Amino acid sequence: MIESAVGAGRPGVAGEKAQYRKLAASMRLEIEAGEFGNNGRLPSEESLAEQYGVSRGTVRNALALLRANGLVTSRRGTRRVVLGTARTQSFQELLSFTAWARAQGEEPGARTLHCLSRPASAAETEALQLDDGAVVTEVLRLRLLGRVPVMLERTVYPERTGAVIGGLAPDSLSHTEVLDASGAVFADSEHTIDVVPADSVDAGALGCAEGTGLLREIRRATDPAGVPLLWSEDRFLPGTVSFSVHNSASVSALARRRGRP
Amino acid sequence: MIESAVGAGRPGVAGEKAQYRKLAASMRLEIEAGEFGNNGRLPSEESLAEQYGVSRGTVRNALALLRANGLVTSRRGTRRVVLGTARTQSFQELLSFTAWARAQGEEPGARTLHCLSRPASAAETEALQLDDGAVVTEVLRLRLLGRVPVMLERTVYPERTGAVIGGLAPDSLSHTEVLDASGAVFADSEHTIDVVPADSVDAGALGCAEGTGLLREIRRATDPAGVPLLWSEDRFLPGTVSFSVHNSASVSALARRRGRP
DNA sequence: TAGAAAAAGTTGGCTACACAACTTGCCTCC
DNA sequence: GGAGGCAAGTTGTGTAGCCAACTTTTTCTA
Repeated sequence: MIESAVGAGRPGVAGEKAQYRKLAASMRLEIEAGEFGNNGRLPSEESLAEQYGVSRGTVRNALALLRANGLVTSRRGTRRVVLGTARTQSFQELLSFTAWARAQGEEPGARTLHCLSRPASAAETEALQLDDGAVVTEVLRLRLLGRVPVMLERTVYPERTGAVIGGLAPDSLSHTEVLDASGAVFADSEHTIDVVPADSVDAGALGCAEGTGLLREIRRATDPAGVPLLWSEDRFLPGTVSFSVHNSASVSALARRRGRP
Repeated sequence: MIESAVGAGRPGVAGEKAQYRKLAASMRLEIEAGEFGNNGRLPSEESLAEQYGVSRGTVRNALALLRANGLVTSRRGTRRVVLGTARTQSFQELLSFTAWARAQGEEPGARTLHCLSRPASAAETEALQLDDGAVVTEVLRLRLLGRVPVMLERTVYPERTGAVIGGLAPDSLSHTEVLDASGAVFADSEHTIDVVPADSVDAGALGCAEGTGLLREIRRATDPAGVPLLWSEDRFLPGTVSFSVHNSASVSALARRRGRP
């Protein structure tokens, strides 16, 4: 076997990732650099395997990743076609406003409007899988890009994570990063997106008229064992962000739902 | 090898699907029936393989599907955990308003406001990968649930598919189904979601005030070779639909974007 | 020359095995 | 009782090979 350009199977070196992940990252760069042209064709799995010194199975794993991210098609009988250079974001960037803003080259900001502990409502008990009578921490924060208010974030943490958040400075930026550092592991998240009219609190904080249509994102994140870590309702001013999803016939992640969640 | 309950490897029988798809469908039913309980644990891959008479690889393929749909977690060292009974939709339901409405038990409706052929704009030439000076078909339709207007759909088809659509009755329902029947194959789609204020056309058609925040979905669908089949901008009345996405740390399909697309 | 048939090339799907990395529970030892 | 370590169980990653299904190219034939 040939030692490959992406650093075959040496743990502890170069990011500690699996080979197929490194291969996927490497191929992503080539694709984004236009190596195969837009709408061009990828080399065959077999030749890629030989080129990188891995087995066809590993190449297929890597390509499945790129496929799920919408970079390439795949279809029996013919070579893979480059779909576009849709740069996808890391999972982290999706969960953390701060991480996302930085990746965009913007200065993220946060102003905590309030932060309190209280008994969980029935809905929260359900969503966070809490025991009856459990206590949650509710945080209301205004998020900024530069000095411009963009989003109002209402997050509910279960007691365990809430304790970590409760002790932070009111202008501290990323709660997600703090939780990450404290050992919490984010593994899955569910997002629901719709429009709601701004209420008086939204209007006051975001500086818009009451009734303005805000883009609402409800997110719920869980750890690898399926235990809910947070539940959040974020309301964005119109025109500040959009969400985009890639879907393929083999795997469909996006769903359209009736009415309000 | 034992002949399995899901119909092992006999093409032409029972839906013509791959084994791992049938297995996934079968397990989805079990999960949704609460066979393993909510937050319960799945049997090990090995025991599933034995139970269904397939190899572990096939079981892993099936579980990867369920994982991508957010039904189960997975994590090295411990059994898979049931996340929830998140019923996902077929790819078809996401592309076709008609199919989606029917699956919700609602009566879909459509009223064509106009349908015309014209030269493509620069943006459309880019999005649909057309040659300069190509002709597109633009269709503006009001979509209903029951008798209630819900969405205004502005779709642009390239010449080839547009020809099929142009010859339809103004009240015909699903353009997607017609295209499907005419041999077009939808394989991938890209969706962007944000909010826009209703303009005078929107307000008139949907019966809302001008400036009302509408949920906008921009979709672009391609065939297996990556050739664009349609480009559409749909504007939903607030409160009528929401979109939901599942993401996991291993594969993330959703992205947050800056400003308008 | 045009159309049909054959051949070659490519991805999808499945099996089998091996080892690595991680979690969990049990057992021992202090 | 508690802490630590050990062993078993489980999923992740990688390899190798086989055939099926499908597309594209080439070749043959009328």
